[in-house]
Amino acid sequence: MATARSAAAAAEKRRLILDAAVRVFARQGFHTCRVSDIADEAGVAYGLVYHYFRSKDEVLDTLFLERWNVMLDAIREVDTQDILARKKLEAIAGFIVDSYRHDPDLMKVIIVEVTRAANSFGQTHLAKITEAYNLIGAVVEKAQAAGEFRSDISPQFAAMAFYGAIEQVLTGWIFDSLPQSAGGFDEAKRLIVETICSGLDR
Amino acid sequence: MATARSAAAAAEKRRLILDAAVRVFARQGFHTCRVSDIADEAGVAYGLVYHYFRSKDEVLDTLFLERWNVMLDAIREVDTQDILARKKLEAIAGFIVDSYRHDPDLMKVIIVEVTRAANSFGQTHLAKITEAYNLIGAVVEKAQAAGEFRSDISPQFAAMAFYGAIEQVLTGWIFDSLPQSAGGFDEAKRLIVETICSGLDR
DNA sequence: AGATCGGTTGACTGACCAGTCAATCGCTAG
DNA sequence: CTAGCGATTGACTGGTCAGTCAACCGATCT
Repeated sequence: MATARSAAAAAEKRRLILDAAVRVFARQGFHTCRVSDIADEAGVAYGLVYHYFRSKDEVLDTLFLERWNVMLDAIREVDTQDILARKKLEAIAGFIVDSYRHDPDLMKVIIVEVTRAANSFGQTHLAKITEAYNLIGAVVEKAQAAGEFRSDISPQFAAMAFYGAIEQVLTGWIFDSLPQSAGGFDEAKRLIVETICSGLDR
Repeated sequence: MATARSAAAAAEKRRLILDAAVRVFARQGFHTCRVSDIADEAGVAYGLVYHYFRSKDEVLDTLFLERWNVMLDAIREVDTQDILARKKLEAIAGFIVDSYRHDPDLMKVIIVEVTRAANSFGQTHLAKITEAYNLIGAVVEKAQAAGEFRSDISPQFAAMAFYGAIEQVLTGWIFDSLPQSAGGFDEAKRLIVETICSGLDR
């Protein structure tokens, strides 16, 4: 039987297509690229994309869900730790910034084509996206109950401000509105958390 | 001569099409809607859209630029005033939130189809969008020089955090991830500025 | 009344592209 | 060696839609 070997080979081919799709989506955008662009980039025939995926949409869905679920797990894991909320937010911001550092193309695709494109794809994944806000909101809420954070700012709101700040910074990097200086990644984590937790006031 | 009358009538027709386009783009999204949807919504023939606009893109461009320029002017005007930076940020956040309150469909279109869709349209308007960040950054920079804001957070960064927080809140409202409670608009302005200026720490 | 001209109409065209499918390839087992 | 089967190929189809254009309308002027 060739099942074991085939399964591994099949997974590899699937991954090959997914990785090619990331590069193509990042370069040309989901709407603007053709399925043949993905096939060409992966070095496979057009039809093979449809052997591994039901549709062009499913390719993007897969990329998004793979990464987003990893992030949700990471946030949940952080929240189980017995540390200050500020440290938790640092860890979350750090995870997201590191995701970008590790694979900027993938993060660009997720942010530009899914998270920030709530009309088309975001709608499908709205629940998943909202889950992230809720997890962050829960971190804030507990910190308020524990007296670490002030209680006159709704946790949902704080979560939006925090996540929004991160996403805007990534978007700035993605489109070169914000310089990506060397060592800027660690600096970025610090600045985001510092701003949200301590504020701009002197 | 019918020039004066025609000019007024023409401007009215053009506006009719623009307003219809806002509703259609907000409801169906720019990519998903057809030009005939806009014509139908406006109650005019398909071809007339092309009498007033060179392309479907130009309709969206026009909507974006019209509103964005008003906002840039508003920010510039605010910055000329001799008030605390916190008050300036309040005025800016207020202006944006009020824009949403006044015409949620238009703001939805601008945010979802242009600002957050930096791949397709954003690219064209990147300079205009970046201008907003820069104006906000200038407000922060001056406040740092005056000693009102701390100086260890780069103004560009602070601007991204501030604008990102606002946009995320609007996006939350647009897609019902964030409840739009009554009186929530004024509350929102306060919370955004309070969070960014004073932080979540107790 | 007739001429003129710009606003208005909507059928049509050309291009594009997601998804299908029948044919082919090449690996594995018997 | 050969049969069988799943992986792989890429030409093709059907439908969609942005943008064009020739004809039409009706207001204004002479």
